[in-house]
Amino acid sequence: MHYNPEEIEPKWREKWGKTHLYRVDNTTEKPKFYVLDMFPYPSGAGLHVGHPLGYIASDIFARYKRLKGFNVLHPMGYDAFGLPAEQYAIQTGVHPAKSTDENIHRYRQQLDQIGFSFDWSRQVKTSDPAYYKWTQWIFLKLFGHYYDLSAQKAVPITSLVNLFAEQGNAQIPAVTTQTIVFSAGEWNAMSSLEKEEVLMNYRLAYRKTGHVNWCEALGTVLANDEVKDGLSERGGHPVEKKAMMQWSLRITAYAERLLQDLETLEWSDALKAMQKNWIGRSEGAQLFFDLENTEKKIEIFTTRPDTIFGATFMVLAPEHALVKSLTHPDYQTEINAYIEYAASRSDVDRMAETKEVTGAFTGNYAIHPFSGKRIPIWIGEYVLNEYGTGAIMAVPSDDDRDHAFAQKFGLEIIPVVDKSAYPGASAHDKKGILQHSDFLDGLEVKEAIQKMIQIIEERKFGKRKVNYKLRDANFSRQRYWGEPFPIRYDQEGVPYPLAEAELPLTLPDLENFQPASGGKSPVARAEEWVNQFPGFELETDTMPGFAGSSWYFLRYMDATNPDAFVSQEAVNYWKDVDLYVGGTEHAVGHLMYARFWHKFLFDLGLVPGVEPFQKLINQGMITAYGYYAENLRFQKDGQETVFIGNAVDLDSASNNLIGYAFVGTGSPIRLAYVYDYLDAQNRLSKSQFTAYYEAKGKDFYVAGDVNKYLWATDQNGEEYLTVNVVQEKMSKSKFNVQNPDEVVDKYGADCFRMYEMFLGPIEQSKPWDTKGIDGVNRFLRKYWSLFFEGHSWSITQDVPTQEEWKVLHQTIRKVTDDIERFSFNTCISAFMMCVNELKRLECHKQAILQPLTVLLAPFAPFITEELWERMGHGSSIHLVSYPVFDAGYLVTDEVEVPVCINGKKRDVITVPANATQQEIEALAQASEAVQRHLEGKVLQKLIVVPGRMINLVVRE
RNA sequence: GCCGAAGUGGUGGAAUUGGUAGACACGCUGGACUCAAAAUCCAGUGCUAGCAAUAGUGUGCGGGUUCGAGUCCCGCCUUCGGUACCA
Repeated sequence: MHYNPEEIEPKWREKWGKTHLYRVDNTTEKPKFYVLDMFPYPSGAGLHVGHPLGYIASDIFARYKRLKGFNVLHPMGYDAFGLPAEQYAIQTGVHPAKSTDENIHRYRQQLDQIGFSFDWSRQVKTSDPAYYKWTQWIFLKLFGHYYDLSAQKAVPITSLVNLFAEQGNAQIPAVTTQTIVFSAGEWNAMSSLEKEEVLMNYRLAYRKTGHVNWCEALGTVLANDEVKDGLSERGGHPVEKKAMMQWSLRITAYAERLLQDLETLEWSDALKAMQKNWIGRSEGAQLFFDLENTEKKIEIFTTRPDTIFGATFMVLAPEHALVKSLTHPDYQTEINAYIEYAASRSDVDRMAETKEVTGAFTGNYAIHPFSGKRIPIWIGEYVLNEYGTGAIMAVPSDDDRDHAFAQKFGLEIIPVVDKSAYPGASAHDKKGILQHSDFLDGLEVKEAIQKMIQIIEERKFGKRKVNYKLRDANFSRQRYWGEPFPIRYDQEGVPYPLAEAELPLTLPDLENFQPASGGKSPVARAEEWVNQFPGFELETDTMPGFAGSSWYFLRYMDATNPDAFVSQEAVNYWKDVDLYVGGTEHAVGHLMYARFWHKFLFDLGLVPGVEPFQKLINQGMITAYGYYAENLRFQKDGQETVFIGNAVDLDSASNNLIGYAFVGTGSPIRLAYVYDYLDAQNRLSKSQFTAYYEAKGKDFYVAGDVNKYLWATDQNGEEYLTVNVVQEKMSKSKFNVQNPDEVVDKYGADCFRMYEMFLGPIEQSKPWDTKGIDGVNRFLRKYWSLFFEGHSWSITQDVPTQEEWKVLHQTIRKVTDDIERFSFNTCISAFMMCVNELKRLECHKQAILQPLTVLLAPFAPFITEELWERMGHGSSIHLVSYPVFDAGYLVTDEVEVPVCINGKKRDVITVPANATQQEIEALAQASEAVQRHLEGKVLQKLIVVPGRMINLVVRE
């Protein structure tokens, strides 16, 4: 019998599906374990080989935990709202719901093929009204709450309204953007519109006009984490700042808790650091500067209050609210021109020329709170309106940017920190002795900061303050394919939440998906839908992608519940995710929002814990080799071709590398066969390759390091192209997507699963190639062959030998330890060693092979199920118990110990396991190799590390 | 710039607490089987010298601690990821 995955895999796939083998119950005596994958966006390209990497790892772990006796929740679903489906709809007219469902269908086929143990009865789809009903419901909860600073939690907005009516807002400890103080009487006199405007400054989901990231090409605004280097993450289109009325989430209210609770999580330090940086906590002081000509004050934030005597000017962001009123009439023209200039610049422009210093003088002065000196007020784009207060005191002596500004505009520089005691310290290092600073003179920077804050508070110039880089999250998208806001506006524009009974508010059906005019969503064209509530208009923006993904893991616990987003019973049983596996690309987006929503739901008493994901593993990316040519000069059909990119693949038939060239913007043409080039010694010593350019029928000789670059020359040695090799993401637009289907078709799912694990550590990024897959394939065939003698079943009931037991239990220990530390690649090599040994021992004993098969079942579910059945079992191997390790089988009479002279290994001796220190020393010295090295030398010291090694220290 | 991760044979990688560097696999070399090929099996394979035993050398570079360093410390270099006029 030969191992034939094409036969056994479909058989079990069907059987598992029919028997609902992986269905999991919420009510059981077993301990729970929740293993979660980041659910995919179902793109048109299908799953590529990178997706399953994490899914396979988590599936192995889920299956392992199941065998260990846990009730394991291991679900899967689809993050089905999003831009690509809508962009596709704009181009083709195909409704996003339709294309999304088609893609989901394909994903499901691909996932099933690989043999994942998902409980599909719990599938979620974020674009399903039965799902997004609850996304809307949570949004309304956010809308209906504010953050109470004294209770450190979210509190219903109705209690705030009561407080306002009784005492106004002056004494209320809340996270707010409200700046105007009002009394109870003033509150009670307000119109409902005015009241709502005030409440918007408190709600956790609120509307405000702000300078947002507008992406013209996508016709929508984007959140900060959706913008990378001034370009949209999706599509790479330019992004500019635009003032718009938008929904936002007050995530900043949770900044401190999001930061503090990071400590409790088993996440990588790298990931925690990313979140910390994104939150960006900094301690300092808030300070008010009086103005010369008006009653108004400028509020600033600084982390360096000690340097205040070096503050020789102030800079406001061009968008700062006070700029207009404090500008001196004589300078109005320049200021206006500068504001216009700053507004015209996109983020990309700003980043492209960060060194250029620009700014303009307002003609007005502030009064230094300590020295009483007049200090000029400037505006400059290096001060960001969104961070801190949008205004700074500039200390050119101790801040590089302020220094550059002062130099350019000829402003005064007072050196206030003497750094002579700290050579090499840069301007922003908090080191040195204060000088020219009145009462701070002689103090160390750190002392001076503390003293200054104290004085600032005493004299009521300001107070100690903690500032965060984290901004509130923009929550509006001017797109069709997202959750509608359950909000309607009356004629005055006052927003009202829909009643719970009116949820879900479903998306209207559209035929035209082009954005509507004036930066509006296509939804605005569905007039009937917009006006379905007489006297009201519905919000036409939709929610962003992270809305549905911020709580989906809770829905899996109780996926079909029509009465609650999750029942209390279910959430109290499953609690939180024990293991979450996914890519780093969600480090600050999804993972931050999900934590925020979870804390909010915790405040409302709806979930039992404060953190959703206890342990998190980031699987590395599987990249593709990208080949980019620099100087390709060839013609095709008489036309000059443009080489815009190149993907390289292994030709499965010939095992040769194949390159593809892209001609113009059209489809790729096949460029070359690149096959192994052997040097004179017939060795592949320098990874050289020869290429043949098919389209022209001309030979090219390509050489170079395949991991870095290649170049090609023709027979005459004339250089044709230099190809730089990069590792890049797999994407449809780069023609480098490798689908798992092909691999599974050829080698089977078990082989594919094990090969992906064998590639290397799960957290590491690695390029995809199938070079080593034959090794895994051979392993599976060898393992299978242990059960057969020629064509006949050869399993015996003989009692195993000591050696056979040892091989088995060594493997049990190694594999179990390695699964626990998520080192799956070394598990595979342990299996290989085990099978190699058993093959050598010609072991066909059920007592050995049966536990080994259970051990292997999480990795290769099909082949193990098949052999399990052939061993005479009626029920599935995936429901049995994990083999128990018995250290007794590993005890040996003798151990091999290396003997080193001065740390260099010279011999390996065999000593009895129970030998004494003296006996070991004697045996070591008796060794012939040791004798030889001891000749004419003096033994100084002898170190015995029991069971490890012996080291003899020797001198001439 | 700042923060984080990494650098080991021709290749992917292993070495879990400072204790035999290169497990396991790919590739390659030689051999067996075959008319031949594939598949399979056996042997070899870090580099240098040597027929060999063996010796020297070897984990990005330069120092250090230690009986002993891929692992710890100091100073660099390179690559990747994140982030940035963040006051």
